Amino acid sequence: MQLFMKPAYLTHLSTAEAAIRATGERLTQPRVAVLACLLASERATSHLDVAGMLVDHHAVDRVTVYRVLEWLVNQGISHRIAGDDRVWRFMINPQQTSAKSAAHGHHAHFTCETCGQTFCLNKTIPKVDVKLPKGFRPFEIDLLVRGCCAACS
Amino acid sequence: MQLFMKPAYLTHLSTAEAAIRATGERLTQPRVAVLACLLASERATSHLDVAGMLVDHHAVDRVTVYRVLEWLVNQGISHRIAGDDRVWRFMINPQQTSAKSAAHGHHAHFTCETCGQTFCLNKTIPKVDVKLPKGFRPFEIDLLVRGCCAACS
DNA sequence: GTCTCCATGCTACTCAGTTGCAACTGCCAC
DNA sequence: GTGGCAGTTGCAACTGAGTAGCATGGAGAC
Ligand SMILES: [Mn+2]
Ligand SMILES: [Mn+2]
Ligand SMILES: [Zn+2]
Ligand SMILES: [Zn+2]
Repeated sequence: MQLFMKPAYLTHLSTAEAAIRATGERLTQPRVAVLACLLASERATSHLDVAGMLVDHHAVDRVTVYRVLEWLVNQGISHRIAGDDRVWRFMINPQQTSAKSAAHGHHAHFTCETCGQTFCLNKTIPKVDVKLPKGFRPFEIDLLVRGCCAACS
Repeated sequence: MQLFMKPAYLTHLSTAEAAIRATGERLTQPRVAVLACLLASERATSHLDVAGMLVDHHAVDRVTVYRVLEWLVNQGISHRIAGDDRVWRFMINPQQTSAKSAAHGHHAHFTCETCGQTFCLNKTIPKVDVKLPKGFRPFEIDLLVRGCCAACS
């Protein structure tokens, strides 16, 4: 009889391994473990969250966590969002069906002002048209909804 | 004949002074000077920008700049936006006609990916409706357009 | 099994923002 | 005007996220 529950990310290790193999890049323990953490998270996850999740079974140096998270972004596997607390948080990209260069479809984010958690809103953004001053060319639009999440309501 | 141009913020000192008097709070040199800097800026301004602008004629300790900028936000005179470089930038609120508690009307921002500058888009945001999961309640929406500004095009 | 190159771990660093505290000053009462 | 006090400033020390340099280690090619 064990005293502590197994961490949830363990069930995602094989999925993570497959996704990393698919990139053609090197398969390493930290990459698998960090990606499994993101796969196990419903919400945006900081480097510190990841390091904390892994400390018991797959301890990884904090600098490596930073580097792996950045690598996952560059591979098109995850994306990062800046929070009001100056911390980057990371999430798996929604539909990896397309090629990695296709970037993940624009999607909005939701931040709960009560608990501070951030979620992806997986629906594609309804086309917003903002009037820009003369000479300004838009590339893409970030949309962040602030409010109160289901758990905090 | 003078060698250096007078800094632009000097012409805004009296406007700044009036705005601070209007709050009913204490009128101090750093508050007037920092607010004058924001009044003189078309674009989002970091605490370091402000400190740099003031160094010659109204040198202010950097911690005071931080505190005054935060105070201006609390007074409803300016607002702050987080950049991708983890730096807060500040701007005067557009229409101060209403009471300070009315918060400044929602407006979108534009960040130039080339020069890194951020501008307010003063038109009110066209009503966006995003589908939220059950139980999520929205308060407000932040909208950030990424692109290339007129000067960089 | 060996070799090579890339990834990891570790230490030391940068940089934005914060905290604690003593000294100062705006402002009100008199 | 002068005094007193609370709010504000300046300074120094600190925090916490993220980065850089470099020696060691392991993944994958052969
Ligand atoms: Mn997202
Ligand atoms: Mn703005
Ligand atoms: Zn919440
Ligand atoms: Zn530009």
